[in-house]
Amino acid sequence: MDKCTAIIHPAPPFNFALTAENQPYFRKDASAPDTDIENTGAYQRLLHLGDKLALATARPEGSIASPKLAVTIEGESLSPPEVDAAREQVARLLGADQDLTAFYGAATADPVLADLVQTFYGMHLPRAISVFEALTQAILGQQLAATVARIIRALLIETYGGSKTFNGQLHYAFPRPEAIAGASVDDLRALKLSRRKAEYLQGIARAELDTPGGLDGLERLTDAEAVRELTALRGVGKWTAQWVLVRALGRPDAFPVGDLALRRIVSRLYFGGQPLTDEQLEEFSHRWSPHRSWATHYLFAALRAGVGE
DNA sequence: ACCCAGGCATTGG
DNA sequence: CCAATGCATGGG
Repeated sequence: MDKCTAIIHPAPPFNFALTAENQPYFRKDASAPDTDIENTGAYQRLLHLGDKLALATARPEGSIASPKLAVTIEGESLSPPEVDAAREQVARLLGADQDLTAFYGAATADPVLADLVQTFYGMHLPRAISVFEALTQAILGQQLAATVARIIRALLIETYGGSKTFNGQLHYAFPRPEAIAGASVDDLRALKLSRRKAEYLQGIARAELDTPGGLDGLERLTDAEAVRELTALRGVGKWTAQWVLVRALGRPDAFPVGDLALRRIVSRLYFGGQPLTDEQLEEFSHRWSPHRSWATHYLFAALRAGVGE
């Protein structure tokens, strides 16, 4: 068993805890929360490196203004290119290369955002490993309470994700599309998924496998083109497409119109609680362009923290 | 007991 | 165009 280390230099400012708590990882512990940064002080994920599984552990060093991540990669006979690939995946998962300064500059003109930037200073926007992973996670979470979604996701990952034990702790990787496509709808229904969602997941897995180069090829398209391709998939509407633009493709100006929670928090923080329609919210959102993904991310953080309640 | 929670496609008025 | 429906679970 090899153990290698690498260093990542995130673009400052970078607050590790605020960033990593938005990125789930998968361990064998049914009741475990998505992350437990506060206990371990580290972000961990089991990664696919070709056919191998490797555990990546990222620990913060330095400060918010001068950040460093110490990344440990554990696995069987790892080659230097594999270690490098793992390091790149961790950097992507934690949004290490994102430069917040343009957004922070624009936020000074918006009192609400200016406040949130202070509160969540250095919070980057975690990215999914792939479009396939982001889509699958989005479908799983649609309409469900967060706790229910977590149970179902844990079942999916424990059933179809690769796993490996490190230091007595069993870790899971996110399932590959082959595993989902190879399951029957009834197999998936056993994981408490509805028939419809089971069908959606299979369709997405097949699209990932059947598209030359995979769905990550959407990287090359404009926002509007990518939305068109994504919404052509069954189970993927406008909301999910925007979500994927943010969480997988890293686009800075996506906006999930139709998000109930977002509508509520904007109504609370900007309109004194007066209800908004989707049309009003869409129009209002342009004040944040071209940083709407970032504005949304910080508003959701406010929502989770109970700001304005 | 009941209602809701960060949707979506489908179906029926 | 609008409303109901299925998918599951805990908390208010």
